[in-house]
Amino acid sequence: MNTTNSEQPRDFIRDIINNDLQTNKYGGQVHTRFPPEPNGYLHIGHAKAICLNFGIAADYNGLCNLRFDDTNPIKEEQEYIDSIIDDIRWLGFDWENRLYYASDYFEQMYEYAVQLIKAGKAYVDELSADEIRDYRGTLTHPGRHSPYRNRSIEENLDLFGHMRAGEFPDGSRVLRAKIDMASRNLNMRDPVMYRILHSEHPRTGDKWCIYPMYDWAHGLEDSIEGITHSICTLEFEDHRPLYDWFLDELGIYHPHQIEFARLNLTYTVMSKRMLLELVQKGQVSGWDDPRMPTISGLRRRGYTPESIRNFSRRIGVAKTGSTIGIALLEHCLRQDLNKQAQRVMGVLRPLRVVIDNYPEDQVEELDAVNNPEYPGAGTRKVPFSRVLYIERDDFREDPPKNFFRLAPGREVRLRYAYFITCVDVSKDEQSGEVVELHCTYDPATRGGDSPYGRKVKATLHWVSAKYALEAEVRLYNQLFIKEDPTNVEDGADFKAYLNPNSLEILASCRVEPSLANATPGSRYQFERQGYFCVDPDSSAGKIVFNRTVPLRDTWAKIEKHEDK
RNA sequence: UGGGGAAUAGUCUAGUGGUAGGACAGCGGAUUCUGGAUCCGUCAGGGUAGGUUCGAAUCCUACUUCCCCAGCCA
Repeated sequence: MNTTNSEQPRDFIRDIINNDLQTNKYGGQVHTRFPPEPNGYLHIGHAKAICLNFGIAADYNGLCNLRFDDTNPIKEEQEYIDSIIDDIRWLGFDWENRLYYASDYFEQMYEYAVQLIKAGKAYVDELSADEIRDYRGTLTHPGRHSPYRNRSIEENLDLFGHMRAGEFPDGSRVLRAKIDMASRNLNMRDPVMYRILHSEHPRTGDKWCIYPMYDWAHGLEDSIEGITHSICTLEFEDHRPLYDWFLDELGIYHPHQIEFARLNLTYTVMSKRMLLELVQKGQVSGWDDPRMPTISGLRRRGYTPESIRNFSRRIGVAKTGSTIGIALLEHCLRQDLNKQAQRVMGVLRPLRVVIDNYPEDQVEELDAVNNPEYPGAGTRKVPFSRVLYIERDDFREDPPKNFFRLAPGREVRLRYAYFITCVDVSKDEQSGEVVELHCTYDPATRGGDSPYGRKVKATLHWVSAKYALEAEVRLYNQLFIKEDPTNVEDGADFKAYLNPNSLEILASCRVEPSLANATPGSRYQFERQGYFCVDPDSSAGKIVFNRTVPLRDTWAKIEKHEDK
C-alpha cells in the first residue's frame, strides 16, 4: 500500500470543489486562505487546517493566502504574528506575495457598514453588554427589539461617524445588523458588527477605535480577496447563514463557506486558551516546550515537517467529531526519521564495563554504518577501548526468561565491535548495586562478525569511556495522564491531569565522539533507543538532546506482559 | 423545551443501490550485527427499529446517542 504520497486525497471538501469546477461556479478557480488570529502560537490542529488549505490550492493549481484575522487588538500581538509566519514556512508552505491582514481592509469594511446603514439594515445601539444579552432571549425564547432599533438612517449614520471619531467610551455603543430578533438561530438576532475599543492595534496603532466582529469581518475579507472556498471548523456552521446574509445584503462577491471537524489528539489539549494557561502558569517552559502540541514545540522536540504533513494527509477530513490517537502521529514521525536520521550510539544510563583481556592502551577505530536504510550515507569511525559504557538496562544479574542481553557468563555482540562475555560483576557493598562488569572479548570477532558462524542473541550499543562525550538527555512523555484532559470531573480542572513525569532529565549520558560538532536542530537515531534532536540549550561543553520519540520496543512489551 | 451538525472495527477513514476496503493500534510468524526497519499472516466494523428493493452502510420513516450555539472572542 502506498502510505506516503501520490494518491489524491478524497474527501467531502474536494468533492464539493470538483463539482464546482464541473459547473464552472467560480470560473474554474480555486482560491483558499488560512486565516489565523495572532493571539497565540499555532498548534498541530492548525497544521491540519494549513495542510488542508494550502494542499487543496496545490492540488487544483490554485492559490492559498495567509491572512491574519487581526480584529481584536486586546488579544493580539506582533510576537504571535512572527511565530505564525515562521511556523507555516517551516511546515513547507508558501503564500508568495499574498500575506494579508484583516486590518488592511478596515476602511473598506467601514464603507460597507455605511452601505448597510443606508439600506436600513444596521443601527447604532446604546444598550449595555448586559442588556444586549438580556434582550437576545434564550435558546428557546425569542429576543426583544432594542429601543434604539428604529432610529432614522441619518441618526445612525451620524452616530456611527461619532463612534469612529472616538467620541464615545468603550462599551457605550455598538453597530448592529438589523435582522431578526426572533430567529431560532441566535447568530441572526441582530448581531454586533462593531464595538468600541480604545486599544492600540499591532498594525494600525491608534488609527481605529472601533473594531469589526468576526462574523461581520470574515466574509468581507474572503470576498475582497476573491476566495472561492472558505474552509473553517464545525463550530462556525451556524454562523454560515450570517456569513451569507452580510454578503447578500451588500451584493458583493460571495465565497462558499465549508466546515470540517477540527483535530483532537489523545493525551493533549488543543485549545489556545489552555495552552496559554500552561505557559503563563509555568507548567511548561514556554510555547516551544517540546511537550507542547504547538508547531514550535514539535519542532524543538525534533518532529520533521514531512511527518506532520503526512499525518495531516492520513487523518483525512470529515465532519465527524473525532480524536486521533497520538500513536498515529508518532508512527508518521518514526516512518520519516527512520529514513532520514543518521545512526549513532549513545548510552543513557551508563554501566561501566572493563574488557579484561583487551590491551590497556589500545584504541581501535571501527567502522559503523550511518544509515542502513540509505547506504549512500556512508560510514564513520567509532573508537573502541578497554573500558566502555553500556546501557544499564542491557545487563541483568538474574535474567528473566526471554531476556537476550548480557548476564553473568553470557556472550553478546557489541555493535560493530566484538563479541564479549561477562565474567564478573562488581557491586557496591552497601547498596548491592552493580557498579562495574568485567568481560572478555574474542579477538576473532572484530567488526562484530563471528568467523565460525557462532550466533549471539543480542547486539548492544556502547561507547568508549575514554572517548565518549558527556551529554544531557531530556526524556519526554505525554503531557497528560488522561486520554481527554478536557473531560473533567466536576470541580476539577484540566491541569489536574498533568503528567508529573512528563519530563525526565538525564544529566550524565555518554555519546560517541562523532557527535562533537552536532548543531541544534539536527536529528539522530541513538541505536536501539530512539530518535533524538540537539536542543538549542546545548553549549560548547555539553550537548543537550531531546528525545523526539523512542523506537518501538518489543522487549518492553514482552516484559510488561510477563509482569501480569 | 429551540436551532445547527454527526453516527462504519479499540482509533481514524473509504465506499455515493451490487463481495464492507485501507491506515494506526493489537496479535502471530519470517528475517535481522538495532528486541528497530522490512516481509507475511491474523483479529475486528455500518447506533436502534421498521420500510422500499431481487439486493441497502448507501433510499424512506421513526427513534437513540454524541457534539456545537444564548461574547461588545475568533
